[in-house]
Amino acid sequence: MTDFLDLGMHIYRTHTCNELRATHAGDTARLSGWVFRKRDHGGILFIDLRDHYGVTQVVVHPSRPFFDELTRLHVESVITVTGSVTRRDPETVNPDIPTGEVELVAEACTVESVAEVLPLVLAGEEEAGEEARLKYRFLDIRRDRVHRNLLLRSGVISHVRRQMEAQGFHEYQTPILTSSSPEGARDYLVPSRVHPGKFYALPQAPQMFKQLLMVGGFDRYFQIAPCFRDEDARADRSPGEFYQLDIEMSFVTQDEVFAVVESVLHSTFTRFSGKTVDSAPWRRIPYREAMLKYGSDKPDLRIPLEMCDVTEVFRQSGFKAFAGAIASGAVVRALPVPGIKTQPRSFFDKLVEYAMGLGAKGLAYLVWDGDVVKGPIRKFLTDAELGALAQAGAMRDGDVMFFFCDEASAAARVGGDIRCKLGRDLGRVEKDVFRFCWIVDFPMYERDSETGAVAFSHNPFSMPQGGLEALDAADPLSILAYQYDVVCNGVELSSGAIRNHSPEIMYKAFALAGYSREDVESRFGCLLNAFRYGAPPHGGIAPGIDRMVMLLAGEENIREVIAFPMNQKAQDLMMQAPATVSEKQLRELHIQLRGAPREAGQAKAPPAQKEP
RNA sequence: GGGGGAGUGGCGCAAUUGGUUAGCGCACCGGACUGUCGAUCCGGUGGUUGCGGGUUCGAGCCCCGUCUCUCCCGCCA
Repeated sequence: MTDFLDLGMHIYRTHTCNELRATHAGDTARLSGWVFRKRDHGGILFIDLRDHYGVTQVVVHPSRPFFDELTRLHVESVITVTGSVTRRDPETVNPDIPTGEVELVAEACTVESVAEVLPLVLAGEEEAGEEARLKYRFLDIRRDRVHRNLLLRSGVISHVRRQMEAQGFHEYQTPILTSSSPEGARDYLVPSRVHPGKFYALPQAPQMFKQLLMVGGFDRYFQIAPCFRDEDARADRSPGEFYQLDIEMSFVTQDEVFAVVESVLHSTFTRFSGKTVDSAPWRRIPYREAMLKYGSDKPDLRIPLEMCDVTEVFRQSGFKAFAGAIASGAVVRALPVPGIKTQPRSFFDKLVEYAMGLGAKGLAYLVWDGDVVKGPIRKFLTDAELGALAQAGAMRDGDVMFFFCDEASAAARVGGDIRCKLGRDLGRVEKDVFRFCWIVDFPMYERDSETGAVAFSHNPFSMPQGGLEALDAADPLSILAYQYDVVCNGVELSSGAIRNHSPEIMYKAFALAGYSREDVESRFGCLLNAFRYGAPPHGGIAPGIDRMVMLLAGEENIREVIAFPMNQKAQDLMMQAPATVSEKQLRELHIQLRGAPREAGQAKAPPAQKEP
């Protein structure tokens, strides 16, 4: 192949594997990439050569000296091929790939890297198990689907940055090694070598820093910010670490924060998907209304079903199971579902079973069939009561109404779950659409279900609606906060708030949750202190980047949009993290382990022998 | 911390529900083949059914323990 090297060509490639077209026919070209597929006809060998950009077919004739070597070469080996770009015969054109009109007829070839037999299959539809995929993630991300997801992620982040900057925001970095925060999720701790017995913490979010940037006069902050929380994973929640589009603004109202997010998210979702995206302004749903109608503070608005409260209809009714529960504080929520009276009995029986699996004591329902109402609880109700229910749910022939009777939060939880299940099972989830909404007016406080004490329901730094005076309310649970969530298709993308920038209001707000002045000073002294030297009213929000990309990619699991994710137990199976460390490292950090680590054999040095 | 599902050659799956030699596809090795694009055809190698114990004439299947993965609840201001 020295002849070709002498032509002054780049030693690896003159084009990518997605560049050659019919117009290149007759040219000499050089490509490098992975052997994606081989088709060996004995007398002729076809290789699909793949790189980041695409696939090009390489043709190898048996007269070539490298023919035998390429025949035996394993897929995913890396080669450089030089040859002439040749137009394919009309009947051999491959319309499925952009380079399908041509092929590269190999004249010279270098094997750059021989691949061993792969531990997982890359070509085709088959997907390896999670464990294998994560252990060999560097192979897994060669697969087209994951590769495209990561490109999408890159595009989304780039686009978001441009949008934020166009709106006058600036990106600032905040510390990764910081101090442990007393509220919220468990921190990841990092021991200090210089200060024996002391620890840094990784930030759960740059919350304090972005507020301090506002105090520092920067006005419009954003950051694609890494966040670290030592909490257990979910399908839509990456364990350990994730990224937020962290935003904070000075001298703003809640509506101005909404306008920024609506603009950026609408632009991003429109640009990176073909689906319909709700145009701004998005629906604002008060928290209590969301819990009543959808049984959730992250309602999936693609499902055209809504609950209503029918407690009063049942309070004095002859249906003692409900009336009795209502007398001791329960509510009754009704979910009308149009046009399902023809569903078989088994449909309803399974649903009852499902509801009981969720912790409900049962699932009552009524069927509107022509002029009559049927169902297991029909006999307990008067015509007047049935009329009231029909009116509450706008019931028509063929409709069915389900009832959830329980303490309010349990009724909402079960009803909300069944609303979503019915939406899915009945095929009534609106397709190809991103439905956004804001959940607003979150309560400032809630009652701790275990202790019964009044506790912050969300962010303790939120401004109570009505300010200082509002905190004098007789019932703290009635106080609302300038606290909001943005929700898309049933996925919570973000929480945010207008912050409490007044030390006096902070003391009082914390006092209601049982914190003394001294508690507040010691736990949040830095922020409190900053607010004593001139703090602008400010607020912000922090949409989750991973979840946005997950929605745009149409993936069910957040790992599919992260290059090197950890598994559910927060282990990196590829890098083998977390891992034991040497005794020397521990000594430098003034750390003595309480017990011998179970996999002590993997440590390079013996673990600490003494118990503390 | 709790509950559900799963673990069978390198990979993805099956095994008539306790029955004889654990099958299939891909990959791998060998052979045939000059136009395929998931090439095709012929032949072959490869398995202590996660691990340990138990029940049974007999266990991939049932029971107990244990490990691993996954989904959910708790948790995630």
